[in-house]
Amino acid sequence: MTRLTRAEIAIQRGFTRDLARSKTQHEVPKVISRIEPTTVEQYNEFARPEKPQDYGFGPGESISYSDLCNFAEWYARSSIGLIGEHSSLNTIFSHLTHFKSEENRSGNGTITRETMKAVKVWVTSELQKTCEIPTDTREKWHINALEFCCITKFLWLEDNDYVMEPVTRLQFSLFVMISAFTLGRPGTIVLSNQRQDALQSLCYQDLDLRLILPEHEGEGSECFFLLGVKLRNHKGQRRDNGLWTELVLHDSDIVRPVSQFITLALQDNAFEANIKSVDDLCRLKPPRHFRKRSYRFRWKKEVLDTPLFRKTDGTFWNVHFAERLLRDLGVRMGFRYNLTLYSIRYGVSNSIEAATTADRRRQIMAHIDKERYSMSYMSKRIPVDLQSLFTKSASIELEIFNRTGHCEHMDSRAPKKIDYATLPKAYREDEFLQELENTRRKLERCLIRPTESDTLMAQVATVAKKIQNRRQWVRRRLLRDQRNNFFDTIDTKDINAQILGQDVQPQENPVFGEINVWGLNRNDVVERMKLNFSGRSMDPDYVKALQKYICDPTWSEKAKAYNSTVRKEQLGSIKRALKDDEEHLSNRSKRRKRANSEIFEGDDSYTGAGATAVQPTRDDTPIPDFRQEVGNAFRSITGKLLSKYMSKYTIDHHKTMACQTYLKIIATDGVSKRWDQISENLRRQAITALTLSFEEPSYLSRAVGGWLAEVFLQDAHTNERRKALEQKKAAWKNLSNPRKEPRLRTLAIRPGEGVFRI
DNA sequence: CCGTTACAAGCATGTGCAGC
DNA sequence: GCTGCACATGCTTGTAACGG
Repeated sequence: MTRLTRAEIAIQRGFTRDLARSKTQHEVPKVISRIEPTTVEQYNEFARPEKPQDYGFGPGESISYSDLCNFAEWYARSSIGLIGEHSSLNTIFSHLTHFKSEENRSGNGTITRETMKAVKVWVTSELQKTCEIPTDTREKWHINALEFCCITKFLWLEDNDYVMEPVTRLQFSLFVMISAFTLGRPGTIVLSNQRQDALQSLCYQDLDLRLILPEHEGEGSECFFLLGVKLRNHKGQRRDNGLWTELVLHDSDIVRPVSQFITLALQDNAFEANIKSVDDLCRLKPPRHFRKRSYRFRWKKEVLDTPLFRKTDGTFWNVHFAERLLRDLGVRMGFRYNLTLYSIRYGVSNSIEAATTADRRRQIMAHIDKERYSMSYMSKRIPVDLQSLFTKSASIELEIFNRTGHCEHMDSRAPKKIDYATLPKAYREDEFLQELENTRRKLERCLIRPTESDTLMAQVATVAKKIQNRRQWVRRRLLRDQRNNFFDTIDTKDINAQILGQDVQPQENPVFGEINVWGLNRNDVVERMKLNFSGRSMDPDYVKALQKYICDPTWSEKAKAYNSTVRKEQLGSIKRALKDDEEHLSNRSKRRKRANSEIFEGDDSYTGAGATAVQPTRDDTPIPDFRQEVGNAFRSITGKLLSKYMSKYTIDHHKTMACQTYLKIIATDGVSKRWDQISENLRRQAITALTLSFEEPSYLSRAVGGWLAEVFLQDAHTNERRKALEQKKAAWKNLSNPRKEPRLRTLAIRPGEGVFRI
């Protein structure tokens, strides 16, 4: 399957230049008078380069109703959504409103409320029908108690088929517990999107570890540890904005967050007091005769601002990392749908429904808004057994409640890795990959010219990278397809097998006690977890086992050995598949023949091994499709912009998106109808100007807006303006003491300023 | 209304292994 | 020792929400 640009997809789906033109023709662009200077004072003002605010949109660029409709249509036709074949209505509205707000901030503010209303009406009444825009919401799967226990057990007991650093495993286990039992959003516990500051995640200063003396003295009343987790980075109410919540975690049964936390704290050497081992902690007891009820463990000053969740290289966890850990775990466990971070929040918030008041729930979830829970969190699969309630029979509410969870769509037999025997065929059937491999082959044999800007070697390297990426893409898609296929057919298969009297459970998964490839250390941890733990205190032996596990010096060797085995198996499987593959063999001989003949077919200067590549002249290069070029410029500049400013301050994601929206508007046929009429030089200038202007974000939307205006201007207007200006110039010469000669404002690049003007 | 965040997919790079 | 490969990992874009 060849990959297409968005514009190409739009064309494929029937969006033509004529259609775009017909949409825009009936609307005449307006001229904004204040841009065109009419008095001496205005000229003086305009002549000052230090007043960039005057360079806004040029005349004629006011964004009209039909432009917005045009954009919405192009977007709907060219975008592929997550839910349906097209982007959802929600997304289209979101782009429109973002565009409007950006235009209000940085442009002339020409989009009025009335226009927006009219556009929305048009989108819902016309566009939605013609483009079949989906309005569904995506399905939300919850993590209920059942899955939660599965996850905890699997992570420690069964997950032998995967390389995960011991510390990461411990942290991940703790992370899942903290997210579940504090109901925190992922962004409150680890770094959220585009945040770099350590304090934007859960740090040691937010953790309150206490040793508590029980209320009554007596037999069996041991001291116990509690872990208070203070969440101070709620959405919209981040640190020092006032809103915070604290929840308390404790050890019980298989769920032992406090012990896991203590292991990490000991590993970080975080205790301010002279605590070196878990045995030191066990010796402590608050003196009751001073009416002392608890000890609070203080942290060393240097770790106060340190996030609890850090990678081994010292960087902090972010949501992407945590998300991926959870998702991959879900795949290994055999869940059909992605385990996501929010599914924990959805699940736990639904389970507390009956146990607490609505106000309290709102507080825990850090919602200001009263309707938020019912709008976005409450399960649509209603977990109430109405039938039993009404007939007063025994309720099966738990079973009904569990239907909201992932576990209804789970099978541990589901494929976790691709079937390598099918891989060669999948590669061969991918047209784009074949195309790339042909290109590489030809480049290597000097059968085609390298492009103007790249050397031959560089281009071969580029193609090789593309091939690698495409292969990865093919592998991912293959796994997705194989998994979907498995889940679609497995139930019927099982049922049929059982009807025939066959056994569908021949394999037992190794649970509890089997010695795995990772050696005995994790088994020790598992052994401690097997002891059903009823007390409230943390378990020192469990902590010791964890410590031993995360400090295992032989781990990396084991990981290497494991990886080697896996690789050998893969290669063996692929080899066997290739050997059996007749089609492949015949293709190979064909390729050989073709390769031999190709050498004599090409251009004279390129034939033969070792021929040097001649740089083609400038005239050889075809003028690229502007849509692609704009797209490429847009990609590279956004990347630059982000990398440049990311380290300094948080980039406003939304602002970036708005800029993209501008560019998309430019890329639509309707807006750039003048593109074919302007000279090639001007096109190049325009592209360069775009690139330059992106280096200075404050000018960004102005610059793009200005270019949009220029492209959008009709010739008649330009001519009129030119005439008027000539007259003014003539009049200007008659004035006494003129300061500066007026000039026609045209598209011009100012490299030093990084902005071009109208 | 509009700012903020999550979820999904894609792309680029680093790493370690096997085969030559 | 070099090269190709698969995979882990990290980061970005694009879509679809959530939320004050």
